[in-house]
Amino acid sequence: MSDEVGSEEGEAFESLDFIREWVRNDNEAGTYGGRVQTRFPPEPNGFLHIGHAKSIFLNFRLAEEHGGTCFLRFDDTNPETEDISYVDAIKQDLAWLGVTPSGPDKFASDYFGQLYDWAEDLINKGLAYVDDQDAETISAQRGGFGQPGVESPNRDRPPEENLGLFRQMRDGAFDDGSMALRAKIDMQSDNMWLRDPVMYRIRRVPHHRTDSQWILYPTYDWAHGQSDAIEGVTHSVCTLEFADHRALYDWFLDQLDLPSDQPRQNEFARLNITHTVLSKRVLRTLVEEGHVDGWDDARMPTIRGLRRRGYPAAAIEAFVERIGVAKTNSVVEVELLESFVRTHHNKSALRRMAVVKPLKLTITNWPEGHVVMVDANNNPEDPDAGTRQVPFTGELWIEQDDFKLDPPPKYYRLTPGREVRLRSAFFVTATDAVVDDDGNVIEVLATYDPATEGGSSPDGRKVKSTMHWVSAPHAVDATVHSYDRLFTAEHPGSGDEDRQPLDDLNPASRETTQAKLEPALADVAPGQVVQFERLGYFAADVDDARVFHRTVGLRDEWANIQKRKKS
RNA sequence: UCCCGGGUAGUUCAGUUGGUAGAACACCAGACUUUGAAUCUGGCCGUCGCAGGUUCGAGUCCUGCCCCGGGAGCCA
Repeated sequence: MSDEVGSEEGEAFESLDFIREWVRNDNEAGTYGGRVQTRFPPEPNGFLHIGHAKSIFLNFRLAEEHGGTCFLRFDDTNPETEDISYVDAIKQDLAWLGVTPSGPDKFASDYFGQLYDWAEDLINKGLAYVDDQDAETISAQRGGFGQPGVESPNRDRPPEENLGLFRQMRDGAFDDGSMALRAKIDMQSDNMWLRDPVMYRIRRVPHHRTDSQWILYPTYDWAHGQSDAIEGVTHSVCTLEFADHRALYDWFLDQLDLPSDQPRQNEFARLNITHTVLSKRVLRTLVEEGHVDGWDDARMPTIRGLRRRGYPAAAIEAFVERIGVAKTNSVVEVELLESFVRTHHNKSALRRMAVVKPLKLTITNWPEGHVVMVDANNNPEDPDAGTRQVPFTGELWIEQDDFKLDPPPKYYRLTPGREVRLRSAFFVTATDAVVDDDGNVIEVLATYDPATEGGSSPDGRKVKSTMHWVSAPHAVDATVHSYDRLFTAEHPGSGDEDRQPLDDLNPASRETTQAKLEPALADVAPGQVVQFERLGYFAADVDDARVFHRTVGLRDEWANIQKRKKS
């Protein structure tokens, strides 16, 4: 045990990711006097998904590892898309993930006053100017890749005039979009973000926190680094698409009289997962076009969706820690995530029997009306989980897939003449089957061996297969949703130039059946995850415990055998 | 076209001051098994993007090239 811990520590020390190494180096060099402060800065305009979880655990654990602090800050600089409901949802999701901000939540909007004052400072220093050209003109003047921009005719407006105009902008003298405050940097820069970026725009839109106090709203670039500095952030970690903004982040900070050490930005690659889309735009379309039931549909990669699906926060964290953080653009296989979910539930989930696609099995030599209570293990992985009593009768439900009139090769399950074990109960031998007009098996007839009670034969006879079952007179009804990938393609929307992720939507991503459950399953709490033996892990719905979602199936050797045969 | 990032097993990542490549997941096989699960054991897979150069020796250093991702919102 102690050896294991020791080697884990050694390993962790040797394989720090580049972000952790960056922070550690700063610490050793005393850059921030041993202080580490990070932040998770979502814009409250949507729901968190598993991609955010990567950033969340990185930021929060990074701070913890150094005894530092990490705040939740809402980057609420664009009132047009934001809403207070998202603020609440994000806080709930964060709490569910199990991270706790170091103090009260922060909002970029809390700094609108300070940001405004700093903007006036830049104007006075001749480093910012009011441009009364429209957005289209400004964009055109910005130039292109490899072509320099052209300077705005307003670029050399004297500071006093800029200051007057800026105050008038603030006080409502101009129309929305008619004027902007721009930083005066370098229209020739190779970095587009340095070609006099916009700092303020006029928007007469009420803000979810400041209401109509402001009509002037700072852009992301003008707000972000300054918010970091105000809060005392030391290491500002974001995703790769902001790499080009770093020069601007630094430029702004360089011009100001900061209340603390200057924070620095570093970027890592965002998370991509096969058969999954993490684009907010596409996710929104899925919801709006009704391809899923909502943001919290169990097929959604949102935190709320994963929770409904039965993915535990601890497994999500283990997953994001395992994939690590790098600058390499990468696509992780969903199977890796699923394996963490299985590993987690395998240790703790109670084992229960449930028949998801029921087929009637009648034991012809069973004494009429007789009920036997059999003892069944609650979790072979956990000796403390104990056992439970399960009623067994001559009228049972078994899985449709567990009986074949005409079995394929290597099929171990029930078929006429074959004896199998009904888990924890008896050996049974199929004798006959009732078939309907379409050739579908609607009932299996079998005999049982009374000497095999408990599931083993005194003569040492072996069976090839053990199957789950539910006593029909005792069965509890439930609705079970079994899920397949939401997108059939490994990389949705890739391939053809104009192929869209939605083109790869799986029309059969959810199969809903009416299941038969053993009586103990009536006691499952909403949100609880149990293992339906031989089928997988299933989560009782968070709102209705009579509805189950298949979290993830068990590894399925039989399915692999069939798949191999096909190809 | 210009700038910034990347390119190591199927996938994600390690590879310490240069000494001819590792882990996890996936896959395959065996053992065990009252879940075709779990567990245990073993195995497979690499022209370290390409080509040159420096060196006794390069995934690691140098040069050139190729490929992939991001960047021209008054979005974040």
